[in-house]
Amino acid sequence: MSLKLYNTLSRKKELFKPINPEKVGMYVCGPTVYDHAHIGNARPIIVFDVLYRLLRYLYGEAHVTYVRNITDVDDKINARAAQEGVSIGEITARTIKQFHEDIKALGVLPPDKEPRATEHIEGMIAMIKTLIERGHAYEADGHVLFSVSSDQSYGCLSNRSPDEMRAGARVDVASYKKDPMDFVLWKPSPQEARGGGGAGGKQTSLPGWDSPWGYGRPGWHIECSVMSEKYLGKTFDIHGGGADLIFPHHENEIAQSTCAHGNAVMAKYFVHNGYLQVEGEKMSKSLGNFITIHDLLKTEKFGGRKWPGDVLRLVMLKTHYRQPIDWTTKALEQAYGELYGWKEKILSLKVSFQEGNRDYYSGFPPAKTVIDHLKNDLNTAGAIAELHKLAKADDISDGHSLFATLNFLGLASFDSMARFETYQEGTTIIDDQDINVGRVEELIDNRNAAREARDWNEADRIRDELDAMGIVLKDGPERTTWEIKR
RNA sequence: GGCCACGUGGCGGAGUGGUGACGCAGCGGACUGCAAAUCCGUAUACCCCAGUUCGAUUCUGGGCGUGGCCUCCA
Repeated sequence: MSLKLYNTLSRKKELFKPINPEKVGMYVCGPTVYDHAHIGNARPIIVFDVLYRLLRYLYGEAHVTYVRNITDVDDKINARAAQEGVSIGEITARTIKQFHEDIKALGVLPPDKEPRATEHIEGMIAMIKTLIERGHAYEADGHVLFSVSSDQSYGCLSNRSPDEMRAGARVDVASYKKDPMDFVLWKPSPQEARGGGGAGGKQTSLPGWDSPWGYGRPGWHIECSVMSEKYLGKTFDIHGGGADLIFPHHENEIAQSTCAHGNAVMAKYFVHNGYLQVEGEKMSKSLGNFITIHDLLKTEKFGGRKWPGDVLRLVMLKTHYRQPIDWTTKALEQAYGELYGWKEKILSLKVSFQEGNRDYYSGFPPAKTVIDHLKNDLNTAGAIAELHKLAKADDISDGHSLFATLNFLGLASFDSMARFETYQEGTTIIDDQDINVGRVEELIDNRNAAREARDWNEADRIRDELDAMGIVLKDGPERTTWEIKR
């Protein structure tokens, strides 16, 4: 059992001990839905999906609850709606749909709960009330602010003291704050915006809800404190997200939750994934290297081609989740070769993905060596090394094991393998490519006729023609197979 | 300026106080009309300095380098 996880709270790898092994809870901060999710957003989605799968394996599927929220009230959303001249609801609905399509291709399991901020406004108001009653928050100039000085342990997660942060502050402080560190729990929306996004009414620039402090909207952090309590309880096991959320988001969540709950610990383990860069540079719109999941899957913007979702996933898993990762074309190409090499190996071992085999393979356990690596703070790179070892095997049960392990890691499914098998002849993915299969096979027939006649010039000419189409041939002992050039 | 993370062979990337993971590329060989694929074999590393130690890439200190965070709204 002994799962070890690096806990940001202690900055150490710790033995994971669930509060209740019958009910393991994990909360992960999901996307703010104002634009396509970018590849940096994909990292926590994939990392925590692996952790979710591992927890389900260790504690049983029925005993793990994974909550990943959707932030659908945020000023970035408001700005986007105003910019496009459409309603806030239109922006969020469109973005959520796109998000789900994108991450489905990444092989992630749906979380057990996917709560939305706008559906929990009442809970937020209630928690803010409690914080005011307990002297942890105050109303000022239409805002409600959390009083950082009222929380003795503020800074425990990000390991900084409020004093240091005050000294280092570089931003002008709003005049209504008692302390520069105080952060917003509730802020006013203009009355003329009434009927806006929050209530789903006419198009306006700002959403709002009635509250004891007037018409307004919640600050960013309060939603996670409220929703995690609602679905997982006051104290739960794992809280995850990107390292960029450590401060201020998670720090503020902890402050809100512990103060609202009479000092109960919010989450026992805080787990954070590292940053992602693109070709050695920080990803930013101004640098022009901003890359979305959708761009990678469906366009040729990155590396001049489309990339299969399982390849994107493997690239993420090849680097340990806490390490920085550099997103490069080269890394994608290499992962492509590795992943499809494994898949070809599985088929070469005569593992068949005909419908009747589905149940048999689904019951095949993942390799223990891989599980062992994952139990060591999600050492996916070590796990992948084990996959390479498995792939050296040469009997069918090893093929089953390799498939089961890839399946466990979300890198192959029965359906994707069945599709792959149908196109066997060595093809990789045809799905997203515009390949005229009939034409390809016709040319191959012509070439083989030329080879039969020992007309090597013509045979080579046809191979060059196919090469120009992006097709690579392999002359086997029985027949000629082909695949899309990688 | 404060805080944090990271620095391994041509590239990616684990790990460890003492037998130099793993993959890709490279090189040699088998196979092949030629290729591709596949198979076998193989060289190359632990940012710098000092300390602890019988011994450090692994621990400690310093330096250098890279990246990140330093409060909603702007």
